[in-house]
Amino acid sequence: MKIQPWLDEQWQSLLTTQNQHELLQHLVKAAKLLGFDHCSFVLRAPYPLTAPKALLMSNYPVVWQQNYQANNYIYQDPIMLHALCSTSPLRWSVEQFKSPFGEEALAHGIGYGWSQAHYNTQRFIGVFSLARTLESISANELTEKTPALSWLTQLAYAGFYAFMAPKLTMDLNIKLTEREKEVLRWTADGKTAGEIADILILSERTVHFHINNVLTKLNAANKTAATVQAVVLGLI
Amino acid sequence: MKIQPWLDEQWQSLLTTQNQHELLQHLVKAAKLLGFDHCSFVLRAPYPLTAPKALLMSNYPVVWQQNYQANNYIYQDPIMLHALCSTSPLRWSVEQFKSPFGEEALAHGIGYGWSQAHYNTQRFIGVFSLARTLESISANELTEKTPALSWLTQLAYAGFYAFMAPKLTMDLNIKLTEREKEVLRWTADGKTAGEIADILILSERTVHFHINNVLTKLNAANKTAATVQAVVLGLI
DNA sequence: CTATTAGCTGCCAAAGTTCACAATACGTTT
DNA sequence: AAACGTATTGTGAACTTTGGCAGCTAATAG
Repeated sequence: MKIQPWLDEQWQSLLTTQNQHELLQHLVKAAKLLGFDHCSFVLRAPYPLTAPKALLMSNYPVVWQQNYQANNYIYQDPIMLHALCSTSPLRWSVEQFKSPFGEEALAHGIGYGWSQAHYNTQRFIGVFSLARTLESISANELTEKTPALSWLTQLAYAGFYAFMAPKLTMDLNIKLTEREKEVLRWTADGKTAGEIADILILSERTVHFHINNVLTKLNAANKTAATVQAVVLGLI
Repeated sequence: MKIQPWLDEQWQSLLTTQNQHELLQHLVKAAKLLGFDHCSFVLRAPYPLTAPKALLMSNYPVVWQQNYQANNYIYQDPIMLHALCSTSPLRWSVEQFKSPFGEEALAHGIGYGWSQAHYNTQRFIGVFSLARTLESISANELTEKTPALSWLTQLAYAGFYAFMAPKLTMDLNIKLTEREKEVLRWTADGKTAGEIADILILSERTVHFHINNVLTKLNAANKTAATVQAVVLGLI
């Protein structure tokens, strides 16, 4: 069991990688040491809710990567669907995936794998996967490697998030004032401007003023969008 | 390094625990094996935003637990503040915490520790901590134990969440229809009823009707509260 | 001292939401 | 066949939000 040495090494690597491609190479190396040919990382933005953006990094065959993008497989991939609701590790074999998606994956050498999701307060969902062609993952292998894989997921998340998140959201440098946050929190809890005015001992006009400033800062069409955005981005 | 055996054991224990107290006992045992006297888990609900509820489980001295609750230390505890914005593991020593909080903690035998946060899609924040009185945590110890601790955090989260979440939120059995979710997602993205009517090819009245049903189901005062609640609870 | 930023307030009109009162249709379960 | 849940649509009155106008105080950084 030579898990420990490369974990140390991985951490060091992570801290020194300059870009996402370098990071991927490090993770691929780690995957090989753990007995997997492929590794992938998907980062999915929380917003907009009707069509969340996502970015994909992997050493899967290029054709498969293009297929995946072109067919919007991200919305039917069972691994992604699991990742959307749970951070528990998932051991999978594509045989279980009946649809064309599964057959195509198999055709590109993706047979068995292990995936885990990780979230942050900004609701960015990261999914880290390890995959190989032939050998299925035994219960023993799972128990032995899970803590390492799980930790690796977090390392990958931390690294990729830093590189990829700025590309998925244009407005990470938005700062709300304390008063704006306060007003917005009450708004999120369903209070009207008049009620917030009473709570904070302000005029209704002032409450409208603060909300309006938030709308401008977040470039939101209305209170509801602004509030959801602020919640989702962890601004309040 | 006898980390592996108890990890297997822990997983088994987790699956068979009947309540949160039993689970805590298992985690305390694990903590002792890893060289820590105390362990604690805090679960913090995402809603309402203006005063989120939280539950605490630990084997800290009862007096300290009561102090913590009575003084609302959860809102100034540096560990919690870190947990609110990051899932990266935190190694701490209470010497760093200057305030009365730190002194009191020290007085109750809490000297050095390690904490990590974990989130889920429902935005429940879980913070798992290990603590001991005297010996600080060396860099070596950290690197050696971090994967295990990190995995333990996830196990603790999965277990405690199942037991504690129902106590923090009264409405986990709310089900929205597909149409309601669809309308609500567009609402969250800032569309007005009229715009949604155009998008989904409905009359404006129908959009109002669906939104109204959601307001009733979620017992929300208005669209904004309902949407935020739905987002926060992962309903859409 | 001046510029900037945060916070506060007023008015008014147009647009949007909430809440009453409804009715009709379709498919599934009982 | 009746009951239920889901989806659709209507009207009108009362309330809330949004967007334009403009002006005030207090703190603080250059």
